[in-house]
This record gives sequence, structure tokens and C-alpha cells, in this order.
Amino acid sequence: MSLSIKDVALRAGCSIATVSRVLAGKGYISDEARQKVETAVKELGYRPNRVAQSLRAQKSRVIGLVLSDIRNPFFSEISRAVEAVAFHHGYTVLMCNTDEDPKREVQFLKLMEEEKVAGILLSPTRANAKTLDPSVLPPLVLFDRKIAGANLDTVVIDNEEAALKLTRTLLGGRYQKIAGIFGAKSFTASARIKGFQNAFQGAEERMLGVYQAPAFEEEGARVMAEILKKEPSVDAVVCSSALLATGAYKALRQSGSPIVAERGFVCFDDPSWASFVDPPVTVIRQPATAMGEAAADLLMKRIEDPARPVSEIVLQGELISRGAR
Amino acid sequence: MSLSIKDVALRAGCSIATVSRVLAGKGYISDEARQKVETAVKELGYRPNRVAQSLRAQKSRVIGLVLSDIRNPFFSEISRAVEAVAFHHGYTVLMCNTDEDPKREVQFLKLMEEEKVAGILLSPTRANAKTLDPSVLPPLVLFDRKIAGANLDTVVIDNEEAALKLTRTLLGGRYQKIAGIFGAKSFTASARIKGFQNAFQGAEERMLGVYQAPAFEEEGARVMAEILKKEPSVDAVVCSSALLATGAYKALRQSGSPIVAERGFVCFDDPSWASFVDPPVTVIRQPATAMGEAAADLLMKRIEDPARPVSEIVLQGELISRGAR
DNA sequence: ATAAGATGTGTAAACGTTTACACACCGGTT
DNA sequence: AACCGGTGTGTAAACGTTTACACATCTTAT
Repeated sequence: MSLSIKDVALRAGCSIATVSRVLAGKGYISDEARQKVETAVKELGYRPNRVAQSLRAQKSRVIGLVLSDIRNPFFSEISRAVEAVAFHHGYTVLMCNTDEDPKREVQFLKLMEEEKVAGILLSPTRANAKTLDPSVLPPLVLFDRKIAGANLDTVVIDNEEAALKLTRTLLGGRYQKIAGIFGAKSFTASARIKGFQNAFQGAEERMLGVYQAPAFEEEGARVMAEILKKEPSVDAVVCSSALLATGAYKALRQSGSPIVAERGFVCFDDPSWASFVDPPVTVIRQPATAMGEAAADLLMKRIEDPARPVSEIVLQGELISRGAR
Repeated sequence: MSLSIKDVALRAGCSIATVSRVLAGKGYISDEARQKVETAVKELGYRPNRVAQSLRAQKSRVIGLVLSDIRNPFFSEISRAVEAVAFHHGYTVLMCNTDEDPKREVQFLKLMEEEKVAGILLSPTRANAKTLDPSVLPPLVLFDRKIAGANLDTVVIDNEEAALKLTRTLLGGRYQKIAGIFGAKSFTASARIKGFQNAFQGAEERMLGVYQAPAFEEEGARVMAEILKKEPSVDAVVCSSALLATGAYKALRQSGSPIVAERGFVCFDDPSWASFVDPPVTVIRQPATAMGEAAADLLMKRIEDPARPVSEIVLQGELISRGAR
């Protein structure tokens, strides 16, 4: 059994209340008592039990981070930022990875509630967007994806605008048949599709089509191969995520398509290879660190003041133009 | 204030002890009581408070995961595996990222102890290897890096053997001046350096030298540029991590060195670009998922039986030979 | 001199569980 | 009839904190 405040009190020759007060820095304490307690704490190497604190206070200093795909560098980077901010505020991070499985997501939200986390950071799956009931949950901040109509703190990037910008880099070129490959039924994918389509205003004939697939590398490759086969006139491609892009790029290479050499390939995220394949690939880089920090900050504020007005932060993606070598 | 076992007892018309027993499935309970409790639980939507459970049981169902670099895909993959195994056993994961900072590491270990985690998974920084005192810590399992002399459960890959294999792929070729770029002062780096050096037995003159740098992309680029400048005879390179490799590869490309085209570049990890740059790059792929699973399994067992004999699991890296296109 | 406030400390209750213990009832053996 | 083991249930203590409340002492103002 580990050291408790009782042991400290015994050693310091005072009551547990005094110890607690010294530790919390609250209320009136004589210098003498403070001294004694502090040396006792040091000598014993006492550290408070956060579990007991949580029970007593009816809230913990733990926040939940629910990720849809931790292996995605975008989310890794977010995790890192979140953890740093949380740590800075004295919070720890309970992490879970749903792999986009809505069932796992709800299971986890329940677990988080059972653990009495102080708040939750969530990038919700589309499937749960409707059913999720924030009223029974701890303070909740959404990131990367928002839930339309829900009155929740949210941090997203302007996906529509980003897709628009990215697509325009192609429209500025001589490409005549531009295809878009997007993730399947996610909030993010929808917004990017919208931006992609809007970019073609007044040049609708240059849009070859919108393709959707689960965001895996193999799927990107599969869809790209399919497009090449069915629509051989394709001369440019916009990819909506690093994973899809990696697959699609490989498929292009394998097929010997001239799209790569002609710089007709652009994508979201900034996969490490984009900068040094030949020719390099123009991308939209998502401000993942900024997003993680903003979301964590928002959550800290929300925890502190549950009544504060809801805010929605929209970050801009950064176009990294690698048109010329 | 949230629902407690008391509310359930009230609703079911029995004592809290009975409710607890039904929930735990322990002791004698009449079918009638079980019925009543179960419906009460369902109707109220009661969920147990894990914090209270932890306090009472003097241990939580949370494990700590201390990562040195969450943005490293190797560790992301490990995180994912760990989280999956933990979740499967009813545990949640408290995650922290130290960015290789020993100070942060000890701070975190303290926090973990305060949170009364049931166990900890740790890839220790070199700096703390000596000072770390497992006797005061919860059950501890090391992964990726071991602490020599410490009697602790550990999961590592056979870095020496892996480096040996990787280097031999070059020695089988006609390269005469092979450089090795490794991370700075980590357990892993040391082992890989050993393997690298051993590979040259009987062919010492073909080893150009061992270079070390912090495992960042820019450092890889810097060191590679330096080597090219000071040792222009270099005709092959072994890189000890994806990050270093990415930087080094870029530097090679930039310099116009023929090493890339001559397939004189090999590395650890399997960065996504390795498979489709031209020519592709031969690598050692680390079994990250297996490592994460093994470490988490080990921790579960250790938690269950603190007295069980210590085990050390050594996994093998997989050589992915991409010599021919 | 007395009241009123400021200062300092201790006792005990509470947070939501689990569980040792006590008790009560039942059926079956002696 | 007395006893026993197997069932079933409730009471209360414990886990380690924080904090309301009570009380005591000291200072200052009246």
C-alpha cells in the first residue's frame, strides 16, 4: 500500500487537514506547520493519489482523445500537440484509436465517461454524428470533423477552400480531364468534394468525375487503376488524403501513365515522398499541430468554464506548390 | 452528479451490496434480485464509476504508454497495437510523448504513479536507464530499448542482427566505401552500430565510417551532405531510421550523387517512399505491431501475476529486398 | 473589558465502490 | 429437537482525498 496523506500527517505531527491545506496552498497555515509538512513530504517522497482526488472532486485531470486512425501522420501530429498542451495544464491523456469503427467509438466514449475524464477530444465518425448525445457526456471538443447542427466547440480546416485551391493549381495548367479521388462518406470528404467541384465553375467539361473509396492505400491504387482503365483520357488527379494518394501514385507509376511526369498529380496532406519524388508533388499541408493545440486549448477553456459560448475555429490548409523543380 | 450504485439499489429495492454483487457476478444472488437489479441498471442507464472502483481496489484498469516520439510511424503503429490489446482486456491507455526528453520522462512516470496506473509500457531514454527505479513503480515493461542489467520484461528487435543483414546486402554488391548513419546515443543505435561493424569482418577496408546524429530529418540531410563533402569516395549508405533516411536520401538526390541510382542506399524502417522511388530502396521493416502486442500482452500477464518470471522477447526485423525493380 | 474579526488547526463527513462480517432462512442430518 | 451447511441479504468499514464546521487563540477596535 502506498504512502498516504496520513503518513505525512503522522510524520509532520499534525492533522491530515493541515497537510492537505499545505499541499493545496489554500486557507491559513502557519509557517511552522508549512515547514514541517513540506519536509515530511520530501523525506517520505509522498505524492498525492490522483484517483482519490478525482473521486473526491468528482472530476479528474485526465482528458480523453478519441482518434479515428493513429497511424495516420496527421493524427499522430495532432496527438502530439494535444498531449503537450494537456501536460502543460497538468492533465494526462487517455488515448484511444477507433480505426473509424463507430461501435468502438461509442464503447470508448462510455469508457471515458466511466473514467470520469474531465473532457473529450473527438474526431467523430460519420455514423455516430447523429446519435451522439453530448448532454450526457463530459465537455466535448470536436476536431477535424464537425457535426452539422450540433452546438459544439469545433476545430476544422476549411476543407472546401483547400480543395478549391488545390484543384485550381491544376486548372491553371493545360489539363483537360481531371479526376478527384476522395475518402468514403466522411464529413471531410464531402467538403473537399464540394471544393473540388466548385473549382470547375465555367469549365465543367474539364472535370472527369468524383471517385470515392475507403481511405486506404490499396483502395487508392485500386480506384486509380480503374480510372486509368475506364477513362484513359484522364490527364490529372486530385487525391484527398495521403493514404489514397500513396496508392494512387503507385498505380500511376506502375501503369506508366504520363500524369506524374506531367505534374498532373496533386493531393492533400504532405506525405514525406511528395517532396522528393521526381517531379515533386504539389500538396495542401494540413496544420495538424495548430489543430491539436487549438482543440486542446478549447477543451481546457471549456472545462474551466462550461458555460462559455461555443466556438468554432477554422484553420486554413497551406498550399505547398511544387510545380517547378 | 452522476448516477451511483445507490440510485440503482433504491430503484431495485435492495441494498447497494446486492447491486454490487450482481454487477460483479460474485457471491450468492437470488434470481429475483438479479432481475430487479438488471432492469434497474438498464432503466437508469447506470454505468459504474471506474475512479471509485480504482480507489477501492487500489489499482486501476489504466495502463501508461510512454513514447519517445509519437510522430514516428514505428511508434504510432506500436501505440495502435498496444491500445487494441489493452482495450481487449478492458484497459484504457494513458499516453504520453516525451520527445526523447528524459526530464519529461521522469515527470510522466511520476504522473502515472499518481494516477495509480496498473502498469507501464516504456521505451526508456538512455539518460534515465540508470536512474530509473522500478521498485517504486507499477509493473513495467520495456519495449524497443532495453536497460542492460535491469531485471525487467522487455520486447526488442534484434537490432544487431538486423543491421548485420542490412549491411550484408551492400557487401554482397560491389560497393567499396560504405557509410553508416545512426541515431545519437540510444540503446538501439548502439546495437545497430555493432551489427553494422560486425558485417565488415574480413572486409574492414570497405567500411567508410560510423556517423551519429539526433534522429531528425534535417540531421540526416546535414550528415549526409557532410559525408559527401568530406568523403567523396562514399558509394553506399546504411541509415538507421526512417527519419534519418529521409533526410539523407534527399541530400543524396540534391547532390546528384550516383548512390541512389546505383542502389547503394538501404535503411531501417520502411518509409512509404522506399517502395516507389526509382530505384526502390531495400529496407529492414520492424515488426511494430508484433512488438506492441507482445509488450502489451506481457504487461497484462505481469499485472495479473507480479511474481511471474521476467521474460525478454526478441523479435526479428524483416529484410525487404528491393534490389531488383 | 469586551466584541469582533483574523488566523490556525482538528474532526468528521463525503465522493462511489467492494467486501468482511453478521444475520436470517431453508432443507437435510443426526 | 438440535445442529449444520448452503443461500441470500444488509450494515458498515475502507480506499485517500478535500472541505465544512467547530473550536481555539491572537489582534485590534470599541
